[in-house]
Amino acid sequence: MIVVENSHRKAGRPRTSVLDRERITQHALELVTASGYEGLTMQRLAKSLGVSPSALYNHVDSKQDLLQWIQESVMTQVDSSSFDTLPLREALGHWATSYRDTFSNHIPLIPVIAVLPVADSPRTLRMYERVARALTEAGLAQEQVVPTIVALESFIFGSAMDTSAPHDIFDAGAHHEETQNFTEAIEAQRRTEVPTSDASFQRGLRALIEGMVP
Amino acid sequence: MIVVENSHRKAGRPRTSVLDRERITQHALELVTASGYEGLTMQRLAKSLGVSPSALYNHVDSKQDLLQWIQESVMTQVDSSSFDTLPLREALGHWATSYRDTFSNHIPLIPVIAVLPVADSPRTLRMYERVARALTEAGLAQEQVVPTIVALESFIFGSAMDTSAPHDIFDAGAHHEETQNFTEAIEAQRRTEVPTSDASFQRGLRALIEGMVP
DNA sequence: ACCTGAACACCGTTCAAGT
DNA sequence: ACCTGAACACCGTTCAAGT
Repeated sequence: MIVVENSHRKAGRPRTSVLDRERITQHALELVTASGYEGLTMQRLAKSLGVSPSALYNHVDSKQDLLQWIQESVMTQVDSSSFDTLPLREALGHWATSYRDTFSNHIPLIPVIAVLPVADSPRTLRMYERVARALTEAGLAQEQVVPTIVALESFIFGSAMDTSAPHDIFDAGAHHEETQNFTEAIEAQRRTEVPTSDASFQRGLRALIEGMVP
Repeated sequence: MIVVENSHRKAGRPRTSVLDRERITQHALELVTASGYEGLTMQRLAKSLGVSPSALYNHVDSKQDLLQWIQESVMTQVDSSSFDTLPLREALGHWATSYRDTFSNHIPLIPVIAVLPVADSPRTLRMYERVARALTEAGLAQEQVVPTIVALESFIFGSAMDTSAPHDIFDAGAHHEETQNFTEAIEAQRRTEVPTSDASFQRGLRALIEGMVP
């Protein structure tokens, strides 16, 4: 009897639902890690939680809502600590790289962030505040702070998406004659042996930082 | 009788299917214009073409395939003509702006482009060639041509996605105290009365071009 | 308050059968 | 060669009914 009781109510805990935001988000992230975002469906998530699909809707408004929870959780992986330890330009470089690397593994979240009001994501808001403070303290004109952050973020998101490109995406196939300059540029870049997405990110990031921050 | 014949075979034309890539793409684009990408389904496309959904699969491998056709068609809207008439930096600015404005209206195509081998999209390839030639002729080191283009493109795609953000996306809600720098930066930017997405695009684009091209 | 089971209104895609 | 109609294997979401 006692055993059966325990399996239904966690001993010593207040009697609450077995589902909450934390547990749902955690299982969702496990599903994503195991099988990508195409493997994240409400039905599979319910099965992973040992519950019927409709039960989820007592806690989540919609799948879009769930994706916002996941976004908020993933955002904690972005490292903003360099603003406390490094000069501004280096700190921005570290932060941007961490930001890109994080969302390279969560590309389907990018459209979610792009549309999500920051007020709904306190951790994201705190990150923006940290960057805004660093830029302001460095003497950047106040009205340029937000455009600077947004420009960096647009570049970061675009670069994160670019990392999923197949490595041979630029093979010109049968069109070599009409695309001589481009084809030779591809080969010259390939000879450097650094992945195109990394070389592009480094190059763009340096230009953005040097051109936008004091 | 003749009338019935005409309604089944276009007079004077070779006897072919009523469906071809051009007509399918055109109807798909009309659907997108009328009701967005969430309105583009194989069933609705079939209805628009007066055909059963399964008939489409005699001409298209998959919906992904269809999106590639649309991408190729939309890409023709990007204006590369400035490379023939303007100095390099101004030309890049015009081209990038046209590129962003075009895909602001076709955001769901961006993941398609990011993964599509350029060999499958001759028009896109021609565009890359035009930009590569301009950069090469301006004296940019050959191995830097592709990273320069990719960095610009990442920024363009990210900026295109940013244009779909709600105008009040940065309202901090109840967190004003903890996010003082950011909140004040938002207000300072707002006072300029230029949309955040446009200010950010202009600022980032200028930095990228000045930092990457001779 | 929270869960189940059935149902709804869709998706993209396949395939036998027809012409 | 190309189309139809039925079917399949899913989706996200709703809702009455139960506890």
